[in-house]
Amino acid sequence: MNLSFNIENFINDFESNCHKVKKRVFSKNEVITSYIEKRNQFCILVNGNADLVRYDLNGNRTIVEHFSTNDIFGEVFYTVTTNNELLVEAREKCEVLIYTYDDIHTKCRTNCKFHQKLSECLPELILNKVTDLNMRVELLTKRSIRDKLLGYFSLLSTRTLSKTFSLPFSLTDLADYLSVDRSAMMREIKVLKEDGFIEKEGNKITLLYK
Amino acid sequence: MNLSFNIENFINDFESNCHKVKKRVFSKNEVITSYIEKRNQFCILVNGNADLVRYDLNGNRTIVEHFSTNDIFGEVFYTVTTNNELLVEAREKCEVLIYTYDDIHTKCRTNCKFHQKLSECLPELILNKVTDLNMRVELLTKRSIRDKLLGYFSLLSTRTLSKTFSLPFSLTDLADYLSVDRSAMMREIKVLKEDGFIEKEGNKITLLYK
DNA sequence: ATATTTTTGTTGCTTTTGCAACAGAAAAAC
DNA sequence: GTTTTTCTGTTGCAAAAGCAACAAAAATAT
Repeated sequence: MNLSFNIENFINDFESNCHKVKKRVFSKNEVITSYIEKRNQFCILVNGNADLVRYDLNGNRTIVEHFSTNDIFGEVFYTVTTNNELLVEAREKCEVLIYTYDDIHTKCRTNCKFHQKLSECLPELILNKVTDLNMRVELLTKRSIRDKLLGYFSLLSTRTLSKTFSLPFSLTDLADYLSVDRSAMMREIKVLKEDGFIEKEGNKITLLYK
Repeated sequence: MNLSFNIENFINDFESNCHKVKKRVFSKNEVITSYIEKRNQFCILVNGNADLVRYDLNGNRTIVEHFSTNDIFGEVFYTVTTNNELLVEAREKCEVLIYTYDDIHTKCRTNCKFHQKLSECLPELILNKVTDLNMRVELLTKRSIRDKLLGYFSLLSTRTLSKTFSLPFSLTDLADYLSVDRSAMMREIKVLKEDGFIEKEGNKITLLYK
């Protein structure tokens, strides 16, 4: 993610200077925020892991996005409608900076160091988010469960620079992330093992093809 | 899309000042660019309509993104791998600004007006792209063809502020955009008509539910 | 104006995916 | 350390989606 800024400095800067940013700590399974129209919240995950989840009318749960350290989220990135209830849930202890986006241009012309730094780094932070979202779209447009799994595994393999890697999700969550039925996904994982595409031990996957 | 900058000024500014940005015109069906690792191309669609398409090994075509006036694209937003051939194809005559992103910070400290303007507006342009991508993810995570269609129609209805709207795609392209089989999609449209959810006349759709 | 290509609409059949239900393993809570 | 909850793994059956193929309509090219 080679970001050219250090988020730790962020925290020190804003604590002495800025009253518009709040730092909050959330424990596992807590709801960090829910997306509400026109509030324009903008959040930075300083550390931890969290998911943006949606529950639809059929009771399906979807993990819309998965966030880890330095990821940004909030309704400022989302066209909120009444059809979708969106919650950001902490998967483990999370430290979060919460800010109201309002108008980045006017905010950043105050003398506050935090906003100076933010406006400087925002393009890079958002660019990072865009590439994440594009990879997500790429995965979701795959036509079969098999291709989604292989695509996701290959992504993790590339990221970790290794043929063996552990899943950052439980299998239940992975199904919700790939937007498929869990039992159908389990069946497909079994077939992938039988066909010699992958090996699986606990939550560790090894790719057997080059 | 209420952007606080005018892209027309962009064009005038850079033509007199900047040698690093090229403006090019493409005719219908021309390939505007293909995504190639490490080239870091960044493009602004000044006007026209274009699609980012992927052809997979099974011969499936996917419309990954659809671009219209003021949308931005290029491999700077994409983690390009050898598994995916990605082309941006003009749907109609398109005017495009093509720029190499390289390092936005150093570029923008020259005296070139274009880069000043660009760095100023970039967060807003990208933010717009992020909300588009999030809507796309929302659509793609719907579990059935029916829900994808209804979700997409509802989106168009919201955008046009009307229950009746025309599709910006042919039905063939719509299937590639929703990432589903065309004949299955046609069947589902028929069912939606029979069930009284929609009306369809040519490429105009009317939503019959509130 | 006519020929060619693309798009729309449809259908029968096959394959994939989803649903429901359950048992054992693992993890978390008490 | 025992209980409770969540997660994994599996299966039979039902429903949905994909595939192939074709004809008619519409759009585009010549």
